[in-house]
Amino acid sequence: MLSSLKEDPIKRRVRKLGRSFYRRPAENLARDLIGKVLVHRLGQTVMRVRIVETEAYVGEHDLACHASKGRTGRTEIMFGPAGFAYVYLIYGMHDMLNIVSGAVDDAEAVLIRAAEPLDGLRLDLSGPGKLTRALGITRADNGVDLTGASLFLMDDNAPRPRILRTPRIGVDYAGEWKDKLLRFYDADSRAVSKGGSFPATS
DNA sequence: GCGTCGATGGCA
DNA sequence: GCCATCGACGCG
Repeated sequence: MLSSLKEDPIKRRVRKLGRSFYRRPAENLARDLIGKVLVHRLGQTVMRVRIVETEAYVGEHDLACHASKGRTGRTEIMFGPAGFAYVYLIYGMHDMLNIVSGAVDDAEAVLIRAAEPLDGLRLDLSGPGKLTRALGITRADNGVDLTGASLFLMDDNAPRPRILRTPRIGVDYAGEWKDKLLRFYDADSRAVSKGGSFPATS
């Protein structure tokens, strides 16, 4: 489990991702978010993790996207500018972190499903609910500007990971949209949810 | 190792 | 009544 410091992406030169990074189709953004570093400042604590799994929700026509029910109090944030957090509660107990993408009035977002801990942290981030819980991200973070100081992303300055795609998880109700290959993950990460591409470790 | 199921609350 | 989930439980 020991990793070399010189290969640790956060020890290298990195930069915070700005608004323009997010202002593009969710499908494209979801793929590019694999390997990026998510940073959450919580009081004195700063937690950094490397994103290894995402899903794209591509707009009002996507029956798996919350915005398919139109503008509501909850989905309004997705119709706004890119680069803001959309956090909601599911199954009465799990907060889901999404990143609004695309143009204004284009209700797209990317769900952050799993990550690997950095900085020697030992956290289980292998699922969207586990990730928000471990990082202390809640609905209080809904609407937060990701170009701000408390919750943001950084470029990783690392080789591009090998990325695979599958249908999204838990959207069997979404008709033809349930089979679209809009889930992306790092083929070489063991932190991917639901076992991913790795057999159980002994 | 894998399928099934209950918890739990906001939303339309 | 739905869920963009998780973990516990039972199987053999």
